[in-house]
Amino acid sequence: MAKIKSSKNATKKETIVEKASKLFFEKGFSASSMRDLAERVGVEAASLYNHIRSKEELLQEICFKAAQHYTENIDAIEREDSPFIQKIEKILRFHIDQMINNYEVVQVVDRDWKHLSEPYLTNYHNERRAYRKRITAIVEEGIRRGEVKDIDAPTAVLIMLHAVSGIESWHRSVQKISAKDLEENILLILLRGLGK
Amino acid sequence: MAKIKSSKNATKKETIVEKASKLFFEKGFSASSMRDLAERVGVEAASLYNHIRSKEELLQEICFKAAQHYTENIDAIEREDSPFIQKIEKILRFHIDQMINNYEVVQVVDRDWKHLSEPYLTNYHNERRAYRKRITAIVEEGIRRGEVKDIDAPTAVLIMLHAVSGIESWHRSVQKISAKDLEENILLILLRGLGK
DNA sequence: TTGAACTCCTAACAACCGTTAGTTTTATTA
DNA sequence: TAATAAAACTAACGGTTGTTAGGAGTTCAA
Repeated sequence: MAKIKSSKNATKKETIVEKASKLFFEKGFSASSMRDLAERVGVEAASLYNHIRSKEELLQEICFKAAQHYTENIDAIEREDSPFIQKIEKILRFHIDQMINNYEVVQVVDRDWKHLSEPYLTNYHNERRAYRKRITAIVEEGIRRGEVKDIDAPTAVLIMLHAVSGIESWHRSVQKISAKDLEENILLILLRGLGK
Repeated sequence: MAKIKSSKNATKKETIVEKASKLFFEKGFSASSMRDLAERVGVEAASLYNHIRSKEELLQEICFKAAQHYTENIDAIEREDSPFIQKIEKILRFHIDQMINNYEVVQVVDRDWKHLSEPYLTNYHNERRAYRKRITAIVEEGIRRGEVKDIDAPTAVLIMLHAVSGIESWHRSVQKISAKDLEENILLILLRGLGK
């Protein structure tokens, strides 16, 4: 009999969520079927329901776990007592790191969170907005203290957050620079600009 | 009898493609059904097939028309004899303009082009890569001439292209700055950086 | 005024969807 | 080893999917 092999000491549910992240990343949430997923897990579709409640629960799991991860990071950064430009740099470095090492999840969340149903949809949407607001506050404080250029803070935030999502292309590129170089280049561009 | 009303002098097919762009933008290609689309067009689903060949043809239409638009723009910019930092600025301004005024199409293309089937998928993928390569060449020439900071050009390009896609959030935001201010802020950040 | 070309309609197809029911096999524990 | 729980299986459900067939109403040129 086929048995779900849980590598390491991961729960079978965790294994399913992990495979789902990869599948959703490749095909998108709506275009991924439970039979697709079951095949990758090595099991019949119906068997998945011994471990999860629904397809959407997988998406919820993915979205809210990622959100928690980001929230914990900004919690720590807010607590820090360092120059605000350095806080911004740390936020960027975290986003870049996530995009390099956890990009499947990040991309699924960014692309497919809209397929959550209520009340999760509203819930997630609020969390997202709150997160952006916290970053905006940091940028604004940086401007007030003269550490950051006098720009529209919300615009700066949306650029920061979206710029790093370009790393997706980096993953696919053939001759790619090292992750470290990538990180430094992105920071250089965002903090110092393209022009000389 | 219900009749497809083609406003202005648009073909009925063009009307359908336009409605499809909006629908795909809202729900994603895979989650959009032909019955959804038919309802928005004001017609039964089967009737759509008097004007189009398949659901995917709609996506093809949307993707390749957009690609052509971008290609024409960079054709013109390459022909220009101006400083390379200015060429980069013009590319950015074009992308920003598209994202502000044609964002539904742009977002659909960016998110759903992977749902094209062969040979369109490979075709589109190549066009996309070629387009990025042309921008990279401009950035590299800018670096060589000392107009642009000495950065990894492909990294710069992926940041440029993705940063502007953050404008999506701007559309949804409540108290938004003017489109002109948005454009100037984005250019300021990308060309001069966040830091002071 | 006839006939061809269009474009709409209803009805239906086969395939696939997420999910449930009921059963059998495997793993755990006593 | 026997009893119980966990997790797999097969089969099928009701619904939706993209698309086609065939017919009826409309438009327009001859």
